[in-house]
Amino acid sequence: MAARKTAAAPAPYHHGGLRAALIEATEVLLAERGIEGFTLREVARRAGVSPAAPLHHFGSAAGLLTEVSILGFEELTRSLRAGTATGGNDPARRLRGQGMGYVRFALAYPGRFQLMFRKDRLTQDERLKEAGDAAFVELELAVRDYTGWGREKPLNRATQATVLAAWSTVHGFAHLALDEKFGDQAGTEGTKDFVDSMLPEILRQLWP
Amino acid sequence: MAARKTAAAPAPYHHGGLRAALIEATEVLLAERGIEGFTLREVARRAGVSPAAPLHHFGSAAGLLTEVSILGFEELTRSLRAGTATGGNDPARRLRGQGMGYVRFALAYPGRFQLMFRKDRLTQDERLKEAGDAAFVELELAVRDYTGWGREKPLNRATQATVLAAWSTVHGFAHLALDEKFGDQAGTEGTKDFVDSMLPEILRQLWP
DNA sequence: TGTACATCAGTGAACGCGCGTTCACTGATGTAC
DNA sequence: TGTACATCAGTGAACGCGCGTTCACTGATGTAC
Repeated sequence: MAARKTAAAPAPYHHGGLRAALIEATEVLLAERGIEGFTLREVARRAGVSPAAPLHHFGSAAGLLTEVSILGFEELTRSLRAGTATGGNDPARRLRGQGMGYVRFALAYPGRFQLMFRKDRLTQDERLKEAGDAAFVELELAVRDYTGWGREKPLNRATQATVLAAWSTVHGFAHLALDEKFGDQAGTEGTKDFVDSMLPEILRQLWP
Repeated sequence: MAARKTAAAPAPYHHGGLRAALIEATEVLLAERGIEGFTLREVARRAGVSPAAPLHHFGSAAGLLTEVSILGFEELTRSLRAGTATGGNDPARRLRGQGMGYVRFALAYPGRFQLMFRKDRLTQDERLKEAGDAAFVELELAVRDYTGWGREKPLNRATQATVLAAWSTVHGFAHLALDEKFGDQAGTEGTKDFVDSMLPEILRQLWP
């Protein structure tokens, strides 16, 4: 195993892919400890660089978190699309599938998900807003198809309400699951299994 | 006005109602700055005592926050009841009224509301759990009446799903409103007015 | 009615902590000619 | 093909910060007899 390299390669002055490595380290740290456990210095430690190095690439701790958040919204959008696709051609099944995609994303990346809604840790940033809007568009389209309002016309009040209802429900469900508020309900089942079995039931009731 | 007391009364060594004053100061601070702005020292400052004084009554910062959280859940329960009552004898209107009560509480006391779901800032505490459960019972009862399942029998799966759906929706809606995610939707209306007009519509759609 | 004494409630200084960011710097790389 | 030079990427020490909590203490109150 450890043969060829006798001494640890004297870490080169230039990292090569530090920017990407810092983002990766942040995602891992968020996964391990959540947003409250994140510090810039810890990320630098994990990437093997000095505490000031990240500032070169991101300007500030909030800048790094914003970048991670943008990638999170992009991933969320993919997760929504994947969920929608499981519904085939049935608009109701597509909408419910998208809801599943939302919650699945939140449970798969809890730290990132929480970060994405923590304005106080992020910078105002046009790209962040765009990434968030892109995810929202997925939701709006799925609801437009579901209510039959069509894809072009400005939303009427009822369809707008359906959009917000759908978002609120999966958003709230995800939060409650992450806060382990379903512990009592789930009993021996465990939150994860409970979510898998209960969420489809909820979505079927609300959007049959 | 300022006549009778010539010099500031030399603050008595014993405060008298320090415990209550600390809770009050915490609630004000949470209202002003949210949970991220809370520090034990600032609360002590506002109550006019030394930074160590609060520990006498609450053991730790988390202990004080837990106490505030318990009171928050009690207030939430009252708000749910008040909302339910607006529905008269109609179970559907009662359920929707309770949903309004939930969101109204969250928007009226955003800092406290957020604290109540921030496990990392609270201690494990039986009274806290009980206060939370009491609020949940309100919800369950309203849903039992709505679905006609009755007040006694153990929940069936469908009714349980309705309970969680109702909770998720108002919880998610409250979070999104507090995170100002409705800014775009609301337009010139302002989040507050938008909530007032949109939430009833949402609740009517979901629980007619 | 007075008094000893335990207990309660608060002080104030200090500890140790790790944080984000700044600053002057140096090492490495890429580019123009 | 070589070289001057600008630019980029990272170092490492230091700054200033405010925090929660600890500790030995003192002042005030309540209680037993």
